[in-house]
Amino acid sequence: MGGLAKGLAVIRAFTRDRATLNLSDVAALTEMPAATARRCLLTLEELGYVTRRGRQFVLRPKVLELGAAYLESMNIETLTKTHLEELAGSTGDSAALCVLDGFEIVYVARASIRTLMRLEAHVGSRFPAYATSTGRALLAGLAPERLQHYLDTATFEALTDRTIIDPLRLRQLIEDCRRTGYAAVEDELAYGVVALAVPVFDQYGRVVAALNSSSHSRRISKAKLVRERFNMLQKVSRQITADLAVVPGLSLSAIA
Amino acid sequence: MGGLAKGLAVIRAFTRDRATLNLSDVAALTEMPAATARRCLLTLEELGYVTRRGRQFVLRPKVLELGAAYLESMNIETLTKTHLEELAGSTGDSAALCVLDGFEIVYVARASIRTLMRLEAHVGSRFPAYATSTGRALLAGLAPERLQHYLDTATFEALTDRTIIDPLRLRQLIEDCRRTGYAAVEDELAYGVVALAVPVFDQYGRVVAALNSSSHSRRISKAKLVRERFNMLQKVSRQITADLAVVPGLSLSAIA
DNA sequence: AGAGTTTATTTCGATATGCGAAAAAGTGAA
DNA sequence: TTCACTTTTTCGCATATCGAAATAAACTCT
Repeated sequence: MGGLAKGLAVIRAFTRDRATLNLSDVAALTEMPAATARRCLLTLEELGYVTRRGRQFVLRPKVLELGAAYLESMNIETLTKTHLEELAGSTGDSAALCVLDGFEIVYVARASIRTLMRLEAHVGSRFPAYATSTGRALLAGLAPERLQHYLDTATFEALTDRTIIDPLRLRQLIEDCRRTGYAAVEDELAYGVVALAVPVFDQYGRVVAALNSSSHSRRISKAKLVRERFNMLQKVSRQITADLAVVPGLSLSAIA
Repeated sequence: MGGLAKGLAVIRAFTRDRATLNLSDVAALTEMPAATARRCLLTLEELGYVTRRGRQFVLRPKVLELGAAYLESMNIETLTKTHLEELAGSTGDSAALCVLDGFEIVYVARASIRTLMRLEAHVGSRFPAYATSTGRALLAGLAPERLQHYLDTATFEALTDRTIIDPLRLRQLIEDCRRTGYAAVEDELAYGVVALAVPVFDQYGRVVAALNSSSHSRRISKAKLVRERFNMLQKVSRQITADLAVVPGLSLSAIA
Protein backbone atom coordinates (compact mmCIF):
# COMPACT_ATOMS: atom_id res chain seq x y z
CA MET A 1 0.00 0.00 0.00
CA GLY A 2 2.31 2.67 -1.29
CA GLY A 3 -0.22 5.44 -1.00
CA LEU A 4 -0.49 4.97 2.72
CA ALA A 5 3.27 5.02 3.15
CA LYS A 6 3.56 8.12 1.05
CA GLY A 7 0.75 9.93 2.79
CA LEU A 8 2.35 9.32 6.17
CA ALA A 9 5.65 10.54 4.82
CA VAL A 10 3.92 13.73 3.67
CA ILE A 11 2.64 14.40 7.18
CA ARG A 12 6.12 13.91 8.57
CA ALA A 13 7.62 16.35 6.09
CA PHE A 14 6.21 19.26 8.06
CA THR A 15 8.58 20.49 10.74
CA ARG A 16 9.23 23.60 12.71
CA ASP A 17 11.31 25.09 9.93
CA ARG A 18 8.82 23.95 7.34
CA ALA A 19 5.42 24.80 8.78
CA THR A 20 4.07 25.51 5.32
CA LEU A 21 5.09 23.59 2.25
CA ASN A 22 4.13 23.89 -1.39
CA LEU A 23 3.63 20.92 -3.65
CA SER A 24 7.18 20.92 -4.95
CA ASP A 25 8.63 21.13 -1.44
CA VAL A 26 6.60 18.13 -0.39
CA ALA A 27 7.57 16.18 -3.46
CA ALA A 28 11.26 16.93 -2.92
CA LEU A 29 11.26 16.22 0.80
CA THR A 30 9.46 12.94 0.44
CA GLU A 31 11.30 12.01 -2.73
CA MET A 32 8.19 11.29 -4.70
CA PRO A 33 6.86 12.57 -8.03
CA ALA A 34 4.82 15.76 -7.91
CA ALA A 35 1.71 14.05 -9.20
CA THR A 36 1.82 11.54 -6.36
CA ALA A 37 2.57 14.18 -3.75
CA ARG A 38 -0.32 16.17 -5.10
CA ARG A 39 -2.68 13.29 -4.76
CA CYS A 40 -1.53 12.69 -1.17
CA LEU A 41 -2.00 16.33 -0.29
CA LEU A 42 -5.42 16.49 -1.89
CA THR A 43 -6.52 13.40 -0.01
CA LEU A 44 -5.14 14.72 3.26
CA GLU A 45 -6.88 18.01 2.59
CA GLU A 46 -10.16 16.24 1.91
CA LEU A 47 -9.82 14.25 5.11
CA GLY A 48 -9.10 17.36 7.11
CA TYR A 49 -5.49 16.72 7.97
CA VAL A 50 -4.06 19.63 5.99
CA THR A 51 -5.41 22.88 4.69
CA ARG A 52 -4.32 25.04 1.82
CA ARG A 53 -3.46 28.72 1.69
CA GLY A 54 -2.81 29.53 -1.94
CA ARG A 55 -0.03 27.20 -2.92
CA GLN A 56 1.06 26.49 0.63
CA PHE A 57 -0.14 23.50 2.59
CA VAL A 58 -0.18 23.46 6.39
CA LEU A 59 -1.12 20.76 8.87
CA ARG A 60 -4.44 20.92 10.69
CA PRO A 61 -5.12 19.89 14.29
CA LYS A 62 -6.79 16.69 13.22
CA VAL A 63 -3.29 15.29 12.78
CA LEU A 64 -3.05 15.27 16.56
CA GLU A 65 -5.68 12.56 16.63
CA LEU A 66 -3.13 10.17 15.21
CA GLY A 67 -0.65 10.76 17.99
CA ALA A 68 -3.50 10.81 20.47
CA ALA A 69 -4.47 7.31 19.40
CA TYR A 70 -1.11 6.14 20.69
CA LEU A 71 -1.30 8.21 23.87
CA GLU A 72 -4.75 6.90 24.65
CA SER A 73 -4.01 3.29 23.87
CA MET A 74 -0.94 3.47 26.10
CA ASN A 75 -2.85 5.17 28.91
CA ILE A 76 -0.30 7.93 28.92
CA GLU A 77 -2.51 10.58 30.43
CA THR A 78 -2.94 8.59 33.60
CA LEU A 79 0.78 7.93 33.83
CA THR A 80 1.48 11.63 33.30
CA LYS A 81 -1.04 12.80 35.81
CA THR A 82 -0.36 10.21 38.46
CA HIS A 83 3.37 10.02 38.35
CA LEU A 84 5.15 12.52 36.16
CA GLU A 85 3.44 15.61 37.44
CA GLU A 86 4.19 14.58 40.98
CA LEU A 87 7.79 13.99 40.08
CA ALA A 88 8.04 17.34 38.30
CA GLY A 89 6.41 19.04 41.25
CA SER A 90 8.69 17.38 43.80
CA THR A 91 11.84 18.21 41.91
CA GLY A 92 10.91 21.53 40.37
CA ASP A 93 12.25 20.12 37.12
CA SER A 94 11.18 18.19 34.05
CA ALA A 95 10.11 14.59 34.25
CA ALA A 96 9.75 12.38 31.18
CA LEU A 97 8.91 8.87 30.19
CA CYS A 98 10.62 7.59 27.06
CA VAL A 99 10.63 4.45 24.98
CA LEU A 100 13.12 3.06 22.49
CA ASP A 101 12.23 3.06 18.81
CA GLY A 102 15.01 1.94 16.54
CA PHE A 103 18.10 3.98 17.34
CA GLU A 104 16.25 6.73 19.10
CA ILE A 105 14.34 7.40 22.24
CA VAL A 106 10.87 8.84 21.88
CA TYR A 107 9.25 11.02 24.52
CA VAL A 108 5.87 9.52 25.31
CA ALA A 109 5.05 11.62 28.35
CA ARG A 110 6.42 14.73 29.93
CA ALA A 111 5.68 17.03 32.79
CA SER A 112 7.58 20.17 33.36
CA ILE A 113 7.90 23.13 35.59
CA ARG A 114 9.60 26.18 34.24
CA THR A 115 13.24 25.49 33.95
CA LEU A 116 16.22 27.07 32.37
CA MET A 117 16.57 24.11 30.08
CA ARG A 118 17.38 24.81 26.51
CA LEU A 119 16.23 21.41 25.31
CA GLU A 120 12.95 21.55 23.48
CA ALA A 121 11.19 18.27 23.86
CA HIS A 122 7.59 17.31 23.72
CA VAL A 123 5.61 14.15 23.30
CA GLY A 124 6.82 12.58 20.09
CA SER A 125 10.28 14.16 20.18
CA ARG A 126 13.07 11.81 19.26
CA PHE A 127 16.69 11.92 20.31
CA PRO A 128 19.64 9.58 19.80
CA ALA A 129 19.53 6.86 22.43
CA TYR A 130 23.29 6.82 23.10
CA ALA A 131 23.42 10.45 24.22
CA THR A 132 20.45 10.47 26.57
CA SER A 133 19.94 9.19 30.07
CA THR A 134 16.71 7.42 29.14
CA GLY A 135 18.38 5.97 26.06
CA ARG A 136 21.11 4.40 28.12
CA ALA A 137 18.63 3.01 30.59
CA LEU A 138 16.68 1.48 27.72
CA LEU A 139 19.77 0.12 26.00
CA ALA A 140 20.77 -1.46 29.30
CA GLY A 141 17.56 -3.44 29.14
CA LEU A 142 18.26 -4.95 25.76
CA ALA A 143 19.32 -8.54 25.29
CA PRO A 144 23.08 -8.84 24.61
CA GLU A 145 22.68 -9.53 20.88
CA ARG A 146 20.32 -6.62 20.51
CA LEU A 147 22.69 -4.30 22.29
CA GLN A 148 25.56 -5.55 20.17
CA HIS A 149 23.54 -4.95 17.06
CA TYR A 150 22.80 -1.43 18.24
CA LEU A 151 26.46 -0.72 18.93
CA ASP A 152 27.50 -2.20 15.59
CA THR A 153 24.99 -0.37 13.46
CA ALA A 154 24.15 2.94 15.12
CA THR A 155 25.75 6.14 13.90
CA PHE A 156 27.40 7.99 16.75
CA GLU A 157 27.69 11.69 16.25
CA ALA A 158 29.05 14.10 18.80
CA LEU A 159 26.26 16.50 19.65
CA THR A 160 28.47 18.49 22.00
CA ASP A 161 32.15 18.18 22.79
CA ARG A 162 31.10 16.15 25.80
CA THR A 163 29.13 13.52 23.91
CA ILE A 164 30.53 10.03 24.34
CA ILE A 165 30.60 8.35 20.95
CA ASP A 166 33.11 5.55 21.43
CA PRO A 167 31.18 2.26 21.32
CA LEU A 168 33.46 0.69 23.91
CA ARG A 169 32.91 3.53 26.34
CA LEU A 170 29.21 3.44 25.69
CA ARG A 171 29.06 -0.27 26.29
CA GLN A 172 30.77 0.28 29.61
CA LEU A 173 28.32 2.99 30.59
CA ILE A 174 25.39 0.84 29.62
CA GLU A 175 26.83 -2.00 31.65
CA ASP A 176 27.25 0.37 34.59
CA CYS A 177 23.62 1.31 34.22
CA ARG A 178 22.57 -2.31 34.29
CA ARG A 179 24.52 -2.77 37.50
CA THR A 180 23.62 0.45 39.31
CA GLY A 181 20.09 0.84 38.06
CA TYR A 182 20.48 4.34 36.66
CA ALA A 183 22.07 6.40 33.93
CA ALA A 184 23.10 10.01 34.24
CA VAL A 185 24.27 12.38 31.52
CA GLU A 186 25.46 15.92 31.48
CA ASP A 187 26.10 18.12 28.46
CA GLU A 188 26.02 15.17 26.10
CA LEU A 189 22.77 15.76 24.30
CA ALA A 190 22.88 19.52 24.60
CA TYR A 191 24.94 21.94 26.63
CA GLY A 192 23.50 22.54 30.04
CA VAL A 193 21.23 19.52 30.05
CA VAL A 194 21.74 17.21 32.99
CA ALA A 195 19.53 14.17 33.41
CA LEU A 196 19.09 11.06 35.52
CA ALA A 197 17.14 8.08 34.25
CA VAL A 198 15.99 4.74 35.61
CA PRO A 199 14.44 1.85 33.73
CA VAL A 200 10.75 1.08 33.97
CA PHE A 201 10.00 -2.63 34.02
CA ASP A 202 6.81 -4.34 33.04
CA GLN A 203 5.35 -7.09 35.17
CA TYR A 204 7.57 -9.66 33.51
CA GLY A 205 10.72 -7.79 34.41
CA ARG A 206 11.45 -6.45 30.95
CA VAL A 207 12.59 -2.86 30.47
CA VAL A 208 9.81 -1.21 28.49
CA ALA A 209 10.40 2.46 29.19
CA ALA A 210 12.70 4.79 31.02
CA LEU A 211 11.83 7.55 33.41
CA ASN A 212 13.98 10.60 33.88
CA SER A 213 14.33 13.83 35.72
CA SER A 214 16.20 16.48 33.84
CA SER A 215 17.42 19.88 34.72
CA HIS A 216 20.01 22.51 33.92
CA SER A 217 23.57 22.03 35.09
CA ARG A 218 23.49 25.56 36.49
CA ARG A 219 20.81 24.39 38.83
CA ILE A 220 22.02 21.00 39.95
CA SER A 221 25.08 18.86 39.36
CA LYS A 222 24.95 15.36 37.99
CA ALA A 223 26.25 13.94 41.26
CA LYS A 224 23.66 15.77 43.27
CA LEU A 225 20.93 14.71 40.87
CA VAL A 226 21.85 11.09 41.48
CA ARG A 227 22.16 11.50 45.23
CA GLU A 228 18.89 13.30 45.70
CA ARG A 229 16.64 11.80 43.10
CA PHE A 230 17.60 8.22 42.40
CA ASN A 231 15.40 6.79 45.11
CA MET A 232 12.54 9.04 44.09
CA LEU A 233 12.79 7.89 40.50
CA GLN A 234 12.95 4.24 41.48
CA LYS A 235 9.85 4.61 43.56
CA VAL A 236 7.92 6.22 40.72
CA SER A 237 9.26 3.61 38.33
CA ARG A 238 7.80 0.87 40.51
CA GLN A 239 4.48 2.66 40.59
CA ILE A 240 4.44 2.81 36.82
CA THR A 241 5.24 -0.89 36.69
CA ALA A 242 2.17 -1.54 38.81
CA ASP A 243 0.09 0.55 36.43
CA LEU A 244 1.43 -1.36 33.45
CA ALA A 245 0.08 -4.57 34.88
CA VAL A 246 -3.39 -3.06 34.69
CA VAL A 247 -3.13 -1.33 31.32
CA PRO A 248 -0.34 -3.12 29.52
CA GLY A 249 -0.24 -1.14 26.29
CA LEU A 250 3.30 0.18 26.76
CA SER A 251 4.51 -3.26 27.60
CA LEU A 252 3.04 -4.73 24.44
CA SER A 253 4.13 -1.92 22.20
CA ALA A 254 7.69 -1.69 23.35
CA ILE A 255 8.92 -5.08 22.32
CA ALA A 256 9.83 -5.26 18.69
CA MET B 1 -6.30 7.68 -2.45
CA GLY B 2 -8.47 5.31 -0.49
CA GLY B 3 -5.59 3.39 1.00
CA LEU B 4 -4.28 6.49 2.72
CA ALA B 5 -7.68 7.32 4.13
CA LYS B 6 -8.16 3.79 5.34
CA GLY B 7 -4.72 3.55 6.85
CA LEU B 8 -5.29 6.73 8.85
CA ALA B 9 -8.63 5.41 10.00
CA VAL B 10 -6.89 2.27 11.20
CA ILE B 11 -4.52 4.29 13.35
CA ARG B 12 -7.45 6.16 14.84
CA ALA B 13 -9.25 2.93 15.70
CA PHE B 14 -6.90 2.38 18.61
CA THR B 15 -8.16 3.93 21.82
CA ARG B 16 -7.72 3.55 25.52
CA ASP B 17 -10.27 0.76 25.63
CA ARG B 18 -8.88 -0.82 22.53
CA ALA B 19 -5.12 -0.75 22.97
CA THR B 20 -4.77 -4.01 21.08
CA LEU B 21 -6.93 -4.97 18.16
CA ASN B 22 -7.08 -8.05 15.99
CA LEU B 23 -7.74 -7.93 12.30
CA SER B 24 -11.47 -8.46 12.61
CA ASP B 25 -11.77 -5.71 15.25
CA VAL B 26 -10.00 -3.28 12.98
CA ALA B 27 -12.13 -4.24 10.02
CA ALA B 28 -15.34 -3.80 12.02
CA LEU B 29 -14.32 -0.52 13.64
CA THR B 30 -13.21 1.05 10.40
CA GLU B 31 -16.04 -0.51 8.42
CA MET B 32 -13.82 -1.97 5.77
CA PRO B 33 -13.35 -5.51 4.45
CA ALA B 34 -10.95 -7.72 6.36
CA ALA B 35 -8.70 -8.10 3.36
CA THR B 36 -8.29 -4.32 3.08
CA ALA B 37 -7.81 -3.87 6.80
CA ARG B 38 -5.18 -6.56 6.63
CA ARG B 39 -3.29 -4.77 3.94
CA CYS B 40 -3.39 -1.54 5.92
CA LEU B 41 -2.13 -3.26 9.04
CA LEU B 42 0.63 -5.05 7.19
CA THR B 43 1.77 -1.81 5.63
CA LEU B 44 1.67 0.01 8.94
CA GLU B 45 3.59 -2.85 10.51
CA GLU B 46 6.21 -2.70 7.77
CA LEU B 47 6.57 1.05 8.23
CA GLY B 48 6.97 0.66 11.97
CA TYR B 49 3.72 2.25 13.10
CA VAL B 50 2.22 -0.92 14.56
CA THR B 51 3.58 -4.15 15.84
CA ARG B 52 2.02 -7.56 16.13
CA ARG B 53 1.74 -9.89 19.10
CA GLY B 54 0.14 -13.04 17.79
CA ARG B 55 -3.13 -11.88 16.33
CA GLN B 56 -3.20 -8.61 18.20
CA PHE B 57 -1.92 -5.39 16.70
CA VAL B 58 -0.76 -2.51 18.87
CA LEU B 59 0.48 0.98 17.98
CA ARG B 60 4.18 1.75 18.18
CA PRO B 61 5.75 5.03 19.29
CA LYS B 62 6.53 6.03 15.75
CA VAL B 63 2.90 7.09 15.50
CA LEU B 64 3.81 10.00 17.76
CA GLU B 65 5.92 11.41 14.95
CA LEU B 66 2.75 12.24 13.11
CA GLY B 67 1.35 14.32 15.92
CA ALA B 68 4.77 15.75 16.54
CA ALA B 69 4.87 17.05 12.98
CA TYR B 70 1.93 19.26 13.86
CA LEU B 71 3.37 20.30 17.22
CA GLU B 72 6.66 21.23 15.66
CA SER B 73 5.21 23.06 12.70
CA MET B 74 3.02 25.08 15.06
CA ASN B 75 5.91 25.83 17.41
CA ILE B 76 3.91 24.44 20.27
CA GLU B 77 6.82 23.55 22.49
CA THR B 78 7.90 27.16 22.70
CA LEU B 79 4.37 28.29 23.47
CA THR B 80 4.07 25.64 26.15
CA LYS B 81 7.37 26.42 27.76
CA THR B 82 7.15 30.17 27.54
CA HIS B 83 3.57 30.75 28.46
CA LEU B 84 1.59 27.74 29.60
CA GLU B 85 4.03 26.48 32.16
CA GLU B 86 4.23 29.92 33.68
CA LEU B 87 0.49 30.12 33.79
CA ALA B 88 0.19 26.68 35.36
CA GLY B 89 2.86 27.58 37.87
CA SER B 90 1.22 30.89 38.79
CA THR B 91 -2.20 29.38 39.26
CA GLY B 92 -1.31 25.96 40.56
CA ASP B 93 -3.76 24.61 38.01
CA SER B 94 -3.92 23.38 34.44
CA ALA B 95 -3.37 25.68 31.52
CA ALA B 96 -4.28 24.73 27.97
CA LEU B 97 -4.26 26.13 24.48
CA CYS B 98 -7.00 24.83 22.19
CA VAL B 99 -8.09 25.28 18.61
CA LEU B 100 -11.37 24.65 16.87
CA ASP B 101 -11.63 21.75 14.46
CA GLY B 102 -15.10 21.16 13.12
CA PHE B 103 -17.49 20.90 16.04
CA GLU B 104 -14.83 20.20 18.59
CA ILE B 105 -11.98 21.86 20.35
CA VAL B 106 -8.62 20.16 20.20
CA TYR B 107 -6.00 20.52 22.91
CA VAL B 108 -2.77 21.59 21.23
CA ALA B 109 -0.78 22.43 24.34
CA ARG B 110 -1.16 21.79 28.01
CA ALA B 111 0.74 22.39 31.19
CA SER B 112 -0.45 21.07 34.45
CA ILE B 113 0.31 20.89 38.09
CA ARG B 114 -1.25 18.14 40.09
CA THR B 115 -4.88 18.89 40.51
CA LEU B 116 -7.94 17.12 41.66
CA MET B 117 -9.35 17.33 38.22
CA ARG B 118 -11.08 14.32 36.88
CA LEU B 119 -10.85 15.42 33.28
CA GLU B 120 -8.28 13.51 31.34
CA ALA B 121 -6.98 15.62 28.56
CA HIS B 122 -3.77 15.61 26.66
CA VAL B 123 -2.48 17.04 23.45
CA GLY B 124 -4.80 15.81 20.76
CA SER B 125 -7.81 15.36 23.02
CA ARG B 126 -11.07 16.59 21.56
CA PHE B 127 -14.16 17.83 23.32
CA PRO B 128 -17.41 19.37 22.14
CA ALA B 129 -16.92 23.08 21.61
CA TYR B 130 -20.27 24.17 23.07
CA ALA B 131 -19.52 22.72 26.51
CA THR B 132 -16.02 24.05 27.02
CA SER B 133 -14.68 27.44 27.95
CA THR B 134 -12.15 27.39 25.12
CA GLY B 135 -14.85 26.24 22.71
CA ARG B 136 -17.03 29.21 23.54
CA ALA B 137 -14.14 31.61 23.21
CA LEU B 138 -13.39 30.14 19.80
CA LEU B 139 -17.01 30.16 18.67
CA ALA B 140 -17.20 33.81 19.72
CA GLY B 141 -14.49 34.50 17.18
CA LEU B 142 -16.38 33.01 14.27
CA ALA B 143 -18.02 35.11 11.60
CA PRO B 144 -21.80 35.32 12.09
CA GLU B 145 -22.64 32.90 9.27
CA ARG B 146 -20.12 30.42 10.56
CA LEU B 147 -21.51 30.62 14.06
CA GLN B 148 -25.03 30.24 12.73
CA HIS B 149 -23.96 27.21 10.77
CA TYR B 150 -22.42 25.74 13.89
CA LEU B 151 -25.57 26.33 15.93
CA ASP B 152 -27.76 24.92 13.16
CA THR B 153 -25.77 21.77 12.56
CA ALA B 154 -24.03 20.79 15.75
CA THR B 155 -25.45 18.03 17.92
CA PHE B 156 -25.88 19.24 21.49
CA GLU B 157 -25.79 16.52 24.06
CA ALA B 158 -25.95 17.11 27.79
CA LEU B 159 -22.72 15.80 29.26
CA THR B 160 -23.83 16.62 32.80
CA ASP B 161 -27.09 17.93 34.13
CA ARG B 162 -25.49 21.36 34.04
CA THR B 163 -24.58 21.33 30.37
CA ILE B 164 -26.26 24.09 28.39
CA ILE B 165 -27.58 22.62 25.17
CA ASP B 166 -30.19 25.15 24.08
CA PRO B 167 -28.88 26.88 20.96
CA LEU B 168 -30.46 30.18 21.97
CA ARG B 169 -28.81 30.11 25.37
CA LEU B 170 -25.54 29.13 23.81
CA ARG B 171 -25.73 31.95 21.31
CA GLN B 172 -26.28 34.34 24.19
CA LEU B 173 -23.30 32.98 26.08
CA ILE B 174 -21.13 33.23 23.01
CA GLU B 175 -22.27 36.79 22.49
CA ASP B 176 -21.45 37.53 26.13
CA CYS B 177 -18.00 36.14 25.55
CA ARG B 178 -17.50 38.36 22.54
CA ARG B 179 -18.44 41.36 24.65
CA THR B 180 -16.61 40.54 27.86
CA GLY B 181 -13.58 38.83 26.37
CA TYR B 182 -13.89 35.59 28.31
CA ALA B 183 -15.92 32.42 28.74
CA ALA B 184 -16.28 30.49 31.95
CA VAL B 185 -17.87 27.10 32.49
CA GLU B 186 -18.50 24.96 35.51
CA ASP B 187 -19.70 21.37 35.59
CA GLU B 188 -20.76 21.47 31.95
CA LEU B 189 -18.15 19.27 30.38
CA ALA B 190 -17.61 17.10 33.42
CA TYR B 191 -18.62 17.37 37.05
CA GLY B 192 -16.13 19.34 39.08
CA VAL B 193 -14.41 20.96 36.11
CA VAL B 194 -14.34 24.71 36.24
CA ALA B 195 -12.56 26.68 33.54
CA LEU B 196 -11.97 30.20 32.29
CA ALA B 197 -10.93 30.87 28.72
CA VAL B 198 -9.90 33.88 26.66
CA PRO B 199 -9.42 34.10 22.91
CA VAL B 200 -5.98 34.25 21.38
CA PHE B 201 -5.78 36.55 18.38
CA ASP B 202 -3.31 36.44 15.55
CA GLN B 203 -1.67 39.62 14.30
CA TYR B 204 -4.62 40.33 12.04
CA GLY B 205 -7.08 40.24 14.91
CA ARG B 206 -8.61 36.89 14.12
CA VAL B 207 -9.31 34.39 16.89
CA VAL B 208 -7.07 31.44 16.14
CA ALA B 209 -6.87 29.71 19.51
CA ALA B 210 -8.16 29.92 23.03
CA LEU B 211 -6.24 29.84 26.24
CA ASN B 212 -7.71 28.54 29.45
CA SER B 213 -7.03 27.90 33.09
CA SER B 214 -8.98 25.05 34.53
CA SER B 215 -9.38 23.71 37.98
CA HIS B 216 -11.66 21.78 40.26
CA SER B 217 -14.74 23.47 41.63
CA ARG B 218 -13.77 22.26 45.09
CA ARG B 219 -10.71 24.37 44.80
CA ILE B 220 -11.99 27.57 43.24
CA SER B 221 -15.37 28.95 42.22
CA LYS B 222 -16.16 30.15 38.75
CA ALA B 223 -16.60 33.70 39.97
CA LYS B 224 -13.28 33.68 41.75
CA LEU B 225 -11.57 32.14 38.74
CA VAL B 226 -12.77 35.06 36.64
CA ARG B 227 -11.90 37.70 39.23
CA GLU B 228 -8.41 36.43 39.89
CA ARG B 229 -7.29 35.09 36.57
CA PHE B 230 -8.91 37.01 33.74
CA ASN B 231 -6.21 39.66 33.60
CA MET B 232 -3.51 37.04 33.81
CA LEU B 233 -4.98 35.08 30.93
CA GLN B 234 -5.35 38.20 28.80
CA LYS B 235 -1.75 39.08 29.36
CA VAL B 236 -0.55 35.62 28.35
CA SER B 237 -2.89 35.68 25.39
CA ARG B 238 -1.26 38.89 24.18
CA GLN B 239 2.16 37.32 24.56
CA ILE B 240 1.07 34.36 22.46
CA THR B 241 -0.23 36.76 19.84
CA ALA B 242 3.21 38.34 19.68
CA ASP B 243 4.76 34.91 19.23
CA LEU B 244 2.33 34.09 16.45
CA ALA B 245 3.58 37.04 14.46
CA VAL B 246 7.00 35.40 14.44
CA VAL B 247 5.98 31.78 13.85
CA PRO B 248 2.55 31.98 12.29
CA GLY B 249 1.79 28.28 11.94
CA LEU B 250 -1.23 28.30 14.26
CA SER B 251 -2.62 31.33 12.51
CA LEU B 252 -2.37 29.67 9.12
CA SER B 253 -3.68 26.33 10.26
CA ALA B 254 -6.68 27.56 12.15
CA ILE B 255 -8.61 29.13 9.36
CA ALA B 256 -10.58 26.65 7.34
C1' DA C 1 4.30 44.42 -20.82
C1' DG C 2 6.57 40.44 -22.35
C1' DA C 3 9.72 36.62 -22.09
C1' DG C 4 11.55 33.10 -19.59
C1' DT C 5 11.42 30.18 -15.69
C1' DT C 6 9.24 27.67 -12.22
C1' DT C 7 5.47 25.39 -10.28
C1' DA C 8 1.08 23.17 -10.46
C1' DT C 9 -2.19 20.44 -12.85
C1' DT C 10 -3.87 17.13 -16.06
C1' DT C 11 -3.71 13.10 -19.01
C1' DC C 12 -3.50 8.24 -19.88
C1' DG C 13 -1.42 3.61 -20.32
C1' DA C 14 0.93 0.55 -17.13
C1' DT C 15 0.87 -1.18 -12.70
C1' DA C 16 -0.82 -1.70 -8.11
C1' DT C 17 -4.55 -2.03 -5.11
C1' DG C 18 -9.34 -3.12 -3.60
C1' DC C 19 -12.31 -6.42 -2.28
C1' DG C 20 -15.63 -10.38 -2.54
C1' DA C 21 -15.43 -15.05 -2.30
C1' DA C 22 -13.30 -19.08 -1.07
C1' DA C 23 -9.74 -21.61 1.19
C1' DA C 24 -6.94 -22.26 5.10
C1' DA C 25 -5.84 -21.80 9.81
C1' DG C 26 -6.90 -21.20 14.55
C1' DT C 27 -9.74 -21.70 18.74
C1' DG C 28 -12.66 -23.55 22.17
C1' DA C 29 -16.02 -26.77 23.82
C1' DA C 30 -17.75 -31.30 24.21
C1' DT D 1 -9.95 -35.94 19.21
C1' DT D 2 -13.60 -34.00 16.62
C1' DC D 3 -16.53 -30.51 15.27
C1' DA D 4 -18.41 -26.00 14.77
C1' DC D 5 -17.40 -21.52 14.56
C1' DT D 6 -14.41 -17.60 13.95
C1' DT D 7 -10.55 -15.40 12.09
C1' DT D 8 -7.03 -14.91 8.81
C1' DT D 9 -5.17 -15.50 4.38
C1' DT D 10 -5.25 -16.11 -0.50
C1' DC D 11 -6.74 -15.42 -5.16
C1' DG D 12 -8.10 -13.23 -9.29
C1' DC D 13 -10.83 -9.85 -11.64
C1' DA D 14 -12.35 -5.08 -11.51
C1' DT D 15 -11.04 -0.73 -10.26
C1' DA D 16 -8.01 2.76 -8.61
C1' DT D 17 -3.52 4.62 -8.48
C1' DC D 18 1.07 5.76 -10.24
C1' DG D 19 4.08 8.58 -12.58
C1' DA D 20 6.17 10.34 -17.01
C1' DA D 21 5.07 13.63 -20.07
C1' DA D 22 2.38 17.31 -21.73
C1' DT D 23 -0.08 21.38 -20.70
C1' DA D 24 -1.53 25.30 -18.00
C1' DA D 25 -0.85 28.68 -14.59
C1' DA D 26 1.83 31.56 -11.79
C1' DC D 27 5.85 34.06 -10.80
C1' DT D 28 10.02 36.81 -11.61
C1' DC D 29 12.92 39.86 -13.94
C1' DT D 30 14.03 43.27 -17.32
